[in-house]
Amino acid sequence: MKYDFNKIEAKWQKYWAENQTFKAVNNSEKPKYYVLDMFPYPSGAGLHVGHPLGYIASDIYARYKRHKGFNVLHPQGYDSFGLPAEQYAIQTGQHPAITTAENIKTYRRQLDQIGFSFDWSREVRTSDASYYKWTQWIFIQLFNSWFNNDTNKAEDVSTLEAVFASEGNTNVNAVCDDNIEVFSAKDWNAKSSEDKQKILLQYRLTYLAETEVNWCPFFGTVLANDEIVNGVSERGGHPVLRKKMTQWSMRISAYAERLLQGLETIDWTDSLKESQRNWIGKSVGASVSFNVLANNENDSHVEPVEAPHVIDVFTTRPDTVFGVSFMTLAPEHELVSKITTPEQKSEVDAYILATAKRSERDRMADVKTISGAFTGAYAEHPFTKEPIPVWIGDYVLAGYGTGAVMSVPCGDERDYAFANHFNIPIINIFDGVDISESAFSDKDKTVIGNSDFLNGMNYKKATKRAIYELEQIGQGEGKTNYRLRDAVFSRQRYWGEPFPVYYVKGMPQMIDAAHLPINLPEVEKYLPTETGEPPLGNATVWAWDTEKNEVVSNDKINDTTVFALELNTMPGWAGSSFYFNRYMDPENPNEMASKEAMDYWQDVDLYIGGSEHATGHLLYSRFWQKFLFDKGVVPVDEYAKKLINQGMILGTSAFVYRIDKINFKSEKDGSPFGWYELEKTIIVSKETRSNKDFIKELFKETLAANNSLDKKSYDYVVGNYDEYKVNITFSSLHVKVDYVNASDELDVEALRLDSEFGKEYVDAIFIGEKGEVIKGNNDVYKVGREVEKMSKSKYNVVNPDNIVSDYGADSLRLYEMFLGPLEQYKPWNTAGITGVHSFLKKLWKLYADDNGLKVTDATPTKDNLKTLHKTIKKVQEDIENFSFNTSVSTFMIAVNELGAQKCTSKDILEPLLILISPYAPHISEELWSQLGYEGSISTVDFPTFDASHLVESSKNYPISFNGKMRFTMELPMDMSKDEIEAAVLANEKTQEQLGGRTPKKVIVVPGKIVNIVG
RNA sequence: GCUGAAGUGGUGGAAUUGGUAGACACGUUGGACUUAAAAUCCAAUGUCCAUUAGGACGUACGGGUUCAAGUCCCGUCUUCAGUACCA
Repeated sequence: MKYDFNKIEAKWQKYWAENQTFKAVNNSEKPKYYVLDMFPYPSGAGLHVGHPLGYIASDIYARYKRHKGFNVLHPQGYDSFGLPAEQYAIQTGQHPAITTAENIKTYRRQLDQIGFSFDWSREVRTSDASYYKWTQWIFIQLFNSWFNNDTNKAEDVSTLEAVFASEGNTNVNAVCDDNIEVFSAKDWNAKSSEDKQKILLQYRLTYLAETEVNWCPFFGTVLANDEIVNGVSERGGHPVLRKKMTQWSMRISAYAERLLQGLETIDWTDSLKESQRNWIGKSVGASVSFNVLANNENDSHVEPVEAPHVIDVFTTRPDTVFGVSFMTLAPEHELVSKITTPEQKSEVDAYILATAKRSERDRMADVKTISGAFTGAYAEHPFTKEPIPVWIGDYVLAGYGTGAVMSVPCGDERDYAFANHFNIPIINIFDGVDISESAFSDKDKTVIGNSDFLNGMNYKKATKRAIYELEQIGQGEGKTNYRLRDAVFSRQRYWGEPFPVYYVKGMPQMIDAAHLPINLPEVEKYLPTETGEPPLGNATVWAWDTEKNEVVSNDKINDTTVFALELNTMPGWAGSSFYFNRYMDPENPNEMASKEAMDYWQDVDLYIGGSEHATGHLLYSRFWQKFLFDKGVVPVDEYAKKLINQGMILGTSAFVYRIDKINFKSEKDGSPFGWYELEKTIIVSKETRSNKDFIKELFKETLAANNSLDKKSYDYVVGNYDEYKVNITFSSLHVKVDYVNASDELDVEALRLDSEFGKEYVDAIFIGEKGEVIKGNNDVYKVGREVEKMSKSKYNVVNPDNIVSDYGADSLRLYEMFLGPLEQYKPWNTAGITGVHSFLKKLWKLYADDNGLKVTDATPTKDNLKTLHKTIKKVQEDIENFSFNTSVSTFMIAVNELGAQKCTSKDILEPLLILISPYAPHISEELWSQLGYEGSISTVDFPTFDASHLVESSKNYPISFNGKMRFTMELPMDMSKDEIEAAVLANEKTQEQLGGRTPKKVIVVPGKIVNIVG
């Protein structure tokens, strides 16, 4: 009986599929357990070995829980809307649905061959109409809701309308747009339908508004904040501009506080929670209003006018309000044009223009340079009534707070630098602090002075008092500010969910949920229209007939009952924000999931996925869950109890080093002699790159021989080598890791023939470590190595298909786990897989040899039992701590020990199989059935640990002298402290170590160690 | 700058509460088997000194606590990740 892993794995994968072994039921006697993976976007490149890491870990856990008697839900699906399929469609004309379906097929094949215990009957695809029906449905629910600050939850818009009709909006405490008009019930009832709709839109949880968005010209679409990294797009690194557009937004800011508080209740990693906290960015302080003084040109004296402009600022330090010596507005602030004096206009305009020209990136890269301009205007200090100059400066961001700050140079580094740069006076309001060198911002040590009613107070007291005084004069109040911005929800793309929205007189209308889904229309091409509309503008059948309640041809729009549909589509995160709920009841045509299903499954017990989604998916999905909870749709307001971030598996790239240029310079005066464009590509090795002598050899043996240099130059260089400085520039070029063996040796001939690299290497000269030219098969060229992210462009991608066919899925699973801790980043090295592969072969040999099964009914020995129970204990602990790498080691030790013990006992080998089954399910199933069992091993009870088998009668004590271990001594466990001490001191080795001296002290820790202090 | 995580052989990594540092593998070297190769098996493998016996050093660096420190405390350096003029 041979371990034919390919045959065994195919057999059991077929068995699991045919018997629906891992199908979860929505009610059961067993306790429930929900293990979720972040579903993949099915890219055209397929899976590489890095992708399944988290899936393997979650699969082990799911299988373990089944052994432990749980009803396990372990689903998988596809986040199948997205940019790459659309980019591909633009290039080839191929419908993204076709590309996506093909990619999913590849993914499914690859996932199946790794032997996951997914319940595929629950598969979801976000691009399926039967799925996005519910994405659209949730959108409608959001549109029909507003956030009531009094109840701290979302409520139906109809309640808001009722309040408006009966008492206006003065008493409504809602999260809504900033500049909302105040109206009475009478006002409201007198308004036209359009006006009412406009006002309601300012309250809805998803709303249409002209907002400044991140526009990416390359993709022709807007991007969310979390899709931008360092001022460029996360995908592809394309530039991003600020642009004003009318877009759908999600009022996630309404949930800022609850998103923050909710973090306390869930078991997610600290770093991830910290990321979300930073992203939410709560700061507590006050808003303060400053009245702008009217400018009297004939007099330097200034005084307020009747209806002055008001500059609102947010500050975390209201206690320093007496230290304000100027104000700074963001250059984009709307008041700038209104308050700038004629004399300052040209300067201010020039500054605004200069700032607008600077890209976001420049602005971020250059934070040190201080720049700004004086508007000529003054504002009045709320307490001292002194005039305060109003400046603009780009260190104040339009997007944060109110886009304006009260500048307190004595207490803020940036204000300090700004004041110094422009010679603005600095007022010191801190007792006993020298601010001649820098600002003082230590809240804890603050004692306020020179500040009227705040004198002598500490930070806490002064803050409270300042807010109280501001409230008294109606020029401020306590306020909490969040960095979290509302999320733009429109994308100018084709391959996304269509909105269930049509427009009447410019106002958005929801299609009744009964008519969902609104299917994505067909278009001729996937690019924006000539008039700059999104791709859906190309659809000819894309209008809503309000009588027939169906999508009809655009040319009917002139009918009074047919209206234009929304042309934007939803962003990538829409579909992924509730999929974990849909898995609970994925085929339900009437509800997102039935109440019974959601009440049964409740929430995800274990969620595994990448940390790159910290401020995107993992925040948006928590937001939607809280909203759905408010609406009574879902039973819990946090959907994932525990979340683990798997680390990335990195690729080990292979490099060759190409000579780009050779420069010669005189050693004497540095004057250049020239440089050579090389006729042939020359590839040197990592070592020769830094070896000066090789250059000489290079010229002698290679360049001259290949006529790369003319004779004169050759003589010149080689003959007078010492007189010339030779500078060589190299390029490090990625080559395919497939052509490199375990010893880093490159298959040069294969590389030459690879058309993917063009003609680059066909005639290239390869030079080895010692400067020798690589000719035959005996010469060795070693590549350079570097650990990088796995990516196609770096030619370092390792495909799991090859690993599975060469070593088997069980080897792949074990090896991915064996590589290191789950959360850690670690490099992939295919060569190492032989270790786990030979472990599986050894495991097999424990059960069977050429003559067949060798398992017997022999009574297990004490050693057998000890090995087994020690393994049960360790593996169980490891799985529960998600320390999968150490359990693989434990299995290896167990198999090595049982092999040495020549164990054939059924009572040992059967439980061992169950232990290994979550990790290596195929081999376990096969041996389990060879042992004569019917059906799958997957639900067999996990072996019970019996501590009595681990009780030792003696201990091999390490004997230390002054903390240094010298030798060991076997002593009975039941010896008393004194007996141990006596026994150790009596030992001749002890006497030898002491050399006649008497020990000062002897430390005996029974069962652990003996330390003799001399 | 701030926040978080980490730093252990040639490599990936082990090491419960402070208690034999380097488990388990990879790689390397030597050996067995073989006509040969593959596969398999055995042995060695932190560094340095020593023929051996044995010894010294050793968990980024410098201190400290302790009978005993990879683990605890103080300081420094480095790397990775996130974030950044957040008022």
